[in-house]
Amino acid sequence: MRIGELAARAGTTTRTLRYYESRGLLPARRGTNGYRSYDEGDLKLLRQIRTLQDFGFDLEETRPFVECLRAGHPQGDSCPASLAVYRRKLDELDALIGELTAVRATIAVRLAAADEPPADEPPLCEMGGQEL
Amino acid sequence: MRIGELAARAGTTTRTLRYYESRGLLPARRGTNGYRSYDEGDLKLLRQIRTLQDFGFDLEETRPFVECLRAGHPQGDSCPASLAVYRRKLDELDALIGELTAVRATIAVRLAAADEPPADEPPLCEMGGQEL
DNA sequence: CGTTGCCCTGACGTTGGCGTCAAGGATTAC
DNA sequence: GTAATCCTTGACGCCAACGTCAGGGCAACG
Repeated sequence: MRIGELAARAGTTTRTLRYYESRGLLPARRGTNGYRSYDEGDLKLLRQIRTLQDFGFDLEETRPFVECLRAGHPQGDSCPASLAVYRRKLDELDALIGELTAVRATIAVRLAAADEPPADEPPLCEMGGQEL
Repeated sequence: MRIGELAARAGTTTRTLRYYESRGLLPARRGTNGYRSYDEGDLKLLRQIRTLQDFGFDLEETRPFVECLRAGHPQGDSCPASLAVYRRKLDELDALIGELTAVRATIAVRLAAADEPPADEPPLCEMGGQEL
């Protein structure tokens, strides 16, 4: 399989594959004419990368998963290094979601305060404008 | 007040102020020597910008708030254009938080599945291995 | 009068993950 | 045979919000 077909089968572009190769993530064999040659295993590796990328992983963070697959494991997350990335990502996500939720709440409050300023006298009970 | 003092009082850098000026967001008067000159009002504008930036707003998104203040309103979010940005941001945040939460859940599931694989016999309830 | 410390403009560097040419060689379809 | 497609490498472009020089001016202190 050549680069165009692999790209199409993974729903990506040839540019992306060459980029991954340049990063040492997805090296390719070469045919006699210099064309890159890939097999089904490469497709699996590529799909692993793409899935993680869709999750918001950096390219470098996908490396342990790819190496795990290349080492013969059935799943990219069968290796300790991959699981470590998972855990780190969970922490990052929790932190990020927490920050975003706090910002959301702040904005909601300010919006409510500006949307209904005709409060000459403050109401007795103020509920937070939760809308999530 | 010159650029260095304004930057210090707002907890930012002179480079940042020149950048904002280049974007037309925070223009400055000039002294006879060509030095930029700012007043307390500029500090207020700058603080508005910085606050929104900390919330994750794009620079362009802070413009309505700045113009609102410059128009004489006590708060940057006293104008309709600012409130529209608030609402748009709420929607964006809800969408983003939703996606991140979904990813978080997926990763948590995979991590749990890999952490405890000693399940010789499948549990009664199988959840699909969703691949977002 | 020198030196330190502010200020000026202009311009290139950073980060990630590619997109988009450009100029050419190989393959394939008809 | 030749035109349309594919492939190759190389290199610049993009996006945001600045960081970081480079080279020079103005000001005040001792």
